Amino acid sequence: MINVSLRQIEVFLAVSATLSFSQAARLCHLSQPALSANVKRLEEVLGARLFDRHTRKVSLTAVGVEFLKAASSVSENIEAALARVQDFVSGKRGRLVVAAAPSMAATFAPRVMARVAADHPELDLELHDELSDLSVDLVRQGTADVALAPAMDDASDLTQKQLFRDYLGVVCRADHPLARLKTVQWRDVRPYPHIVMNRSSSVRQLVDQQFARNGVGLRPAFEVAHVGTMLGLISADLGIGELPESFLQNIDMTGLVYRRIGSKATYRTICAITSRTRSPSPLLAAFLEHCEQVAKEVLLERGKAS
Amino acid sequence: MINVSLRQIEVFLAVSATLSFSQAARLCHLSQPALSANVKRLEEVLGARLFDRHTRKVSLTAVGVEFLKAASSVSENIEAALARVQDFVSGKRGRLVVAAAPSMAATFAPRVMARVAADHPELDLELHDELSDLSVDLVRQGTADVALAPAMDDASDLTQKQLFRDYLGVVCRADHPLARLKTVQWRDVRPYPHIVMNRSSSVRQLVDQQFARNGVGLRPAFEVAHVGTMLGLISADLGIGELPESFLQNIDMTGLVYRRIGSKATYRTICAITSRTRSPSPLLAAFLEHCEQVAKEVLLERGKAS
DNA sequence: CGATCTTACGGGATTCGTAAACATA
DNA sequence: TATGTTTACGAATCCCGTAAGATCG
Repeated sequence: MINVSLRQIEVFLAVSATLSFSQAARLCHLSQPALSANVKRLEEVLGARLFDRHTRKVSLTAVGVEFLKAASSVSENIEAALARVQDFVSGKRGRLVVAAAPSMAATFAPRVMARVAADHPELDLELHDELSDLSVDLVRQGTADVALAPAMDDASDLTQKQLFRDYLGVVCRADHPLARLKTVQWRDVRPYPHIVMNRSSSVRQLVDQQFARNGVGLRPAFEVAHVGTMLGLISADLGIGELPESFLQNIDMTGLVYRRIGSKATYRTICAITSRTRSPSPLLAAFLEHCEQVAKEVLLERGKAS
Repeated sequence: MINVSLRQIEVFLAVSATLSFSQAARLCHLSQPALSANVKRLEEVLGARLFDRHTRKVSLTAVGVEFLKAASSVSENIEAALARVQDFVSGKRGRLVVAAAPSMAATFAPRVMARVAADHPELDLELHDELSDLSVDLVRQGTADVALAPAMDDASDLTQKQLFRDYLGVVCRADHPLARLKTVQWRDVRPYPHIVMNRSSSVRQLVDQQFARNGVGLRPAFEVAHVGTMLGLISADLGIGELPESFLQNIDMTGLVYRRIGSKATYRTICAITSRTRSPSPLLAAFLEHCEQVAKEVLLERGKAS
């Protein structure tokens, strides 16, 4: 292994195939003496003559015949192996594990993953939908390659690529007094009973934070685990609820309305969060590209919608 | 194939195994920066990072994991292939076809082949026993690697390694008048009925030649194909016969005697005959070595016998 | 004489090792 | 600070191409 080079094998195969040093040299894009030297070195390393050269004819020796089998096998093997790796490098093959916070798992993540899958048909995609913190943990521990989630504060070991802003708003019935306001301020929502996500949700943390910042103690009427439940309660006129608008993408909002809150709109920044310690796979790089692109499209669509 | 070198694969595997550039460098007998450069070049060629290096820890990237599979496979393959070829080069494995003229096929050839087989247990030996000319033809056409036969005249395309002299003599009954002579001359054998090999035999040609040279027309009483037949006829007192002494190696000579003929002994030179156009396989070289050695021993044994 | 392989040799690229710089726990 | 990787750079080596030489048909 230490001695014989791939070039020499390549050259040997060319000479074996053509049974001519000159033709083989042309095949290898080499001068004939250079090719000759390659064969010579290979023979020296192996300790045996591989070709019988006569002025008019080149033929394989017994050892040459044996080496031909070995060389062909090695050549095929390495070509296949490198092709496979190239597929992996170019992103044609591989495995990508995406973790997504609940609001992202419903629309944004699938949208990006669909594009990646379209570009690279043969790959192995996986989506974990977990709460924001858990999603990021998956990235930290290496189970997931990327998390789609709100920006984290403690992120020294993470790379956070900002994608778009997810504005916080309030959802209420269409016949609710708030629905008539053009712009909703924090003080406007204070009087009504609130339905909130339970404490493990990052949405809840965000909402609590905003209420605190605006000097209002939140007194929740209900704590729920799923957005559907919250909307059901709101439809039943049991209260109103604050949500980032990304949660409303695939939701039937008939009878309900959504309003952003605050004069200076409140938002969380959605990021593609990856490990800083692990270098991105080509597939991950492609995924991040698509994230950026889809994020731009999301902004455009918002512009049109408003 | 054109780009990645075996050294790079070797280096990559070392780093994969140790997960340390420094240790890997020691394994590869390389300075650490040189090894680093190798990895770097490999990564450039593949277009992807293979290792994540942090000051305290080196780990494989996703692409690295994939390349590890490929590299291992290639490494194993090439190592096995080269080992196999090395076996062949060193003569441990291979195929050797020996052609031997009748007198050689009985004793000399088996003796040499036994030694070759003892040295190299796993090889594929073949023995063709044919008349001298046919044996040489087998070498010319490439069917046999070597012929053990009397020297040929037309041998421009052959290499003839002289082994020993095969003296021509006469075989007669122990009670035959010739048996009482200390030295037998050509004129002494003339009066008796002769039993000869048929014309396709090289022995017959040699005998005819010698009779002609000594001015005696040969009038054969019998023409036979096999030496056994000739000896049977001689035992039955139906005549005498001329033979090279090599024919008598494994023969029961009770009741018979052999005498060399001529004041200046007549002989044919037994050679190991190989193709000049095909370079010898390592196995053939070993065979020729053993031929030479056994030939020397034959001479010694003759010295002891006389 | 012509086609083909080998030898000789100079130039350029590759690769190595030493030394210094750099990064992180 | 100590460990371990990268960068910088001069030197040795390897490898190629051109030109001349050798060999056989």
